[in-house]
Amino acid sequence: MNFYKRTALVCRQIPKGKVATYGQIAMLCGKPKNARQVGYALGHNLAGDVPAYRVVNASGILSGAAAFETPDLQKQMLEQEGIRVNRTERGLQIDLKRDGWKNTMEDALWLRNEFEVRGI
DNA sequence: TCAGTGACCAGAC
DNA sequence: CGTCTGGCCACTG
Repeated sequence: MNFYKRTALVCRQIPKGKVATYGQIAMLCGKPKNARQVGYALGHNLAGDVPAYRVVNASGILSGAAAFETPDLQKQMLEQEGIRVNRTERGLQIDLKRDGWKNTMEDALWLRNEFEVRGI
């Protein structure tokens, strides 16, 4: 499906050492209200081969950590890239101020062009 | 057709 | 900071 292909393309643009939120990805896909579908796509591997570990919810919490092979896998992958992961009562959390991906208008325009070129 | 579900979110307080 | 609420929408049985 179109939306999921876009999800994959956007996820692959998340820079190493940064994390993006579900809403942010949905936004870049042109469907700002589909944050849940992004989570659905990643959870069911509908988005294909993408760095899903770089995606967290709007609070910076690794809400999908349980879906990885081992409970700590997502945390380890992120720390390996220099991202700080804190343990809180709510779960593993990231400081989005520090490690969040700040997309620029350039990023958005580039993506829009990629969608057009690939017809997705 | 329809209700239930989910790796969600913004707003109100 | 924190909790609660209503909204969101593709997918599924």
